[in-house]
Amino acid sequence: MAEQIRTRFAPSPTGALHMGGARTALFNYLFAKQQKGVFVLRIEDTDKERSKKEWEEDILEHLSWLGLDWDEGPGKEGKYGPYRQSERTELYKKYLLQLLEQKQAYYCFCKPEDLEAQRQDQMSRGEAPRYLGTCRNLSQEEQETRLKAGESAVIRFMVPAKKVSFQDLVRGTVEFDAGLAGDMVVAKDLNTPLYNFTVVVDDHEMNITHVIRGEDHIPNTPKQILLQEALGLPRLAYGHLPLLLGPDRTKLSKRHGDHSVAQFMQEGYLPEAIINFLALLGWNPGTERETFSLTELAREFSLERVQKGGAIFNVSRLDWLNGWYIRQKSTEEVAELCAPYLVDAGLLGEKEIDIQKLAKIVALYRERLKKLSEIVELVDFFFVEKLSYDKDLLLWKDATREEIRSALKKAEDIVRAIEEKDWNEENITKLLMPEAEKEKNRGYMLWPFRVALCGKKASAGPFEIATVLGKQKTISRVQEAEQLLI
RNA sequence: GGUCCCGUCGUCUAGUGGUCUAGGACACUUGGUUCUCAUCCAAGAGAUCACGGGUUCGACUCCCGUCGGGACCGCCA
Repeated sequence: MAEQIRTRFAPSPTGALHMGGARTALFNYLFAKQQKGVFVLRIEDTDKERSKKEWEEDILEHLSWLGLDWDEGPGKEGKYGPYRQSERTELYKKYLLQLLEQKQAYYCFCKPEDLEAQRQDQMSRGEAPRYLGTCRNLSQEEQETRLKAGESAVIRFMVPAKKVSFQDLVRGTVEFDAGLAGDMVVAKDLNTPLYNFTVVVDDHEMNITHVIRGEDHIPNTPKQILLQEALGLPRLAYGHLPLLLGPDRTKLSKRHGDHSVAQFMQEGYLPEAIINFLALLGWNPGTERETFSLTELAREFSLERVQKGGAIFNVSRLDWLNGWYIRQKSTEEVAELCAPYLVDAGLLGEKEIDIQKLAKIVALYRERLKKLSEIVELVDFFFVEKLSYDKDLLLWKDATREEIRSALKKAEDIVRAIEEKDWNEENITKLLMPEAEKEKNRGYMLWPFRVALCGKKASAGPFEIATVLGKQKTISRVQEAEQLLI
C-alpha cells in the first residue's frame, strides 16, 4: 500500500487569515482530499514577539468558516502533535544538538550591527549580501569559553556550497546555488529555533509528504533541503503556488486594502463563493465549467493544472460568483443569512426575526444581491414608518406633477377597492395593469406608484412590493406621495 | 545589484506542432422580457498569442536570445 499523502497549512499567527493564506490552505486541502490523504494544520508561532493568540483564533475560525477542516491540528490532536511550534521546543533542541555535534552548525558571535553594516557594504558594491563566515572556523573550545563568558550568540548552519535542484510539482526542475547567501542562522539559542529549521523538523516529524506553499517560499526550499540532508532526513515533494496579486501586479498585501477572510465574511460573501473563486485563481479544471463546490473541487483538483504565473485578485469576478451562489439558495436560507445585517442596521430587533416573513421580502431581492450586506439598503423601506425621498423622484420622463398626481390617485382608488382577502400579486397586477396601459405608457403610472412605495429609483417591481407591503401601507404611501406633489 | 520564477483579450484562463482566421468566464456595450434596477436570453466589441531569431512542410505550442513583470535576498515567517 502506498504511503498516505499528508499535506499541511502552516500559518504564523501574526495577523488575520488573509485570502492568500486561505488559498494556500485550500490547495493543500484539495490535494490531500483528492488523494485520500490527511490535511494538517500547524501553527508556526516561534516568533514570540509577533505571534498573538487572537490571530491564531482568527485563523482557526475562518478556516472552519470556509469549510477547510483540518484532520489534525489545534483542537484536533492526532498522533503527531502538539501542533503549535511553541509547544515543540524540546524536539527542535534535539535536532539542533545533533547538528552541533555533527559539526554542521556552530555558534556565531557576530554583532547584528556589524552584520548589517556588512550587508549594506556588499549591497552598495553591487554584490549579493551574504554572511562571510567570520565565526565558521572558531574552535570548539573558543565557542565554549565565549558562550560561558555570556557572550551573545546564534546558531548557524554550515551551508554546503553546492547547487540544489528539486522537482517542483507545478514548475518542474528548479535549481539553486544554495551557498550564495552564506551560512544561515537556524536558531537564536537552543530554545529559540527559527523558521527554516522548525519547518524541516516538523515536516519530517509530522510525516508530511507534500509541501504546497506560495511561490515566495521558493528560495527557502533549497535551504530546507540542505538542512534535511545534514540531518539525514528524507526529501519531501514540493509544489509552489503562484502568488495572488493586487491590481498593480505586486504581491497582494495590506497596501492593496484589507483582504482578510474576516472582512469578506462581514461584507456578506459566502464561503462557497470564496472557495470557488480562490480555486479558479491559479487552477482550472480544463473544462469550461465555472462553478464548483468544495467536494467537487476535491474531486477535480490536480497540481498539474496549477498555473505558474501570478493572478490578480479580481473582486468583480468574486461578486459575480457570490451573486450566483446567493441565487442558488432558497429564500429561507438567504433570509436566515441576511437577518443579522438587518439587525445590525437597527431595522429589526433580534427577537422580531421571523424567517417566513423575511423570506417574502428577501424573495424580491435575492437575485439582486451580490453581497449579503447589500440587503440593508435594498429593503430598508419595508421596515421604516415614513419614507423620505426627493419628490422629483416621482416624476416620470416629461410628465407634469399634475399628471403624476392623478395617475397616483387612480392607482390609489383601484387598490383601495381590493378586498383585504384578495390582496395578492395576481389581483393587484390584474387590476392595475390595464389602468397603467391607458396612460401614454405604463411608466406614467407604474413608475410613480413604485417610487411612492419604496422611495427609490431602483427596486423590485411595484406589484411585488405592494403585495408584501400590505394594503394599508400601500395606500398610505401612495397618499403621502400625492401630498408631496401638491 | 545578485539569485530564482513568470509572460494568450482589461481580468481569470483553454490551448502540450496542423482542428486556432485563438475557445470560455467576469467586466464592458447593445437589444429583448410588465415603469426602474436586477435576473434571464441574444448579440457585439475586445488578444499582431511580449519581441527577435532559429528547428520544422507547418509554431501560441520546441530551442536560443532580448525585453518586460514579479518573488526572494533577516538573529520574520
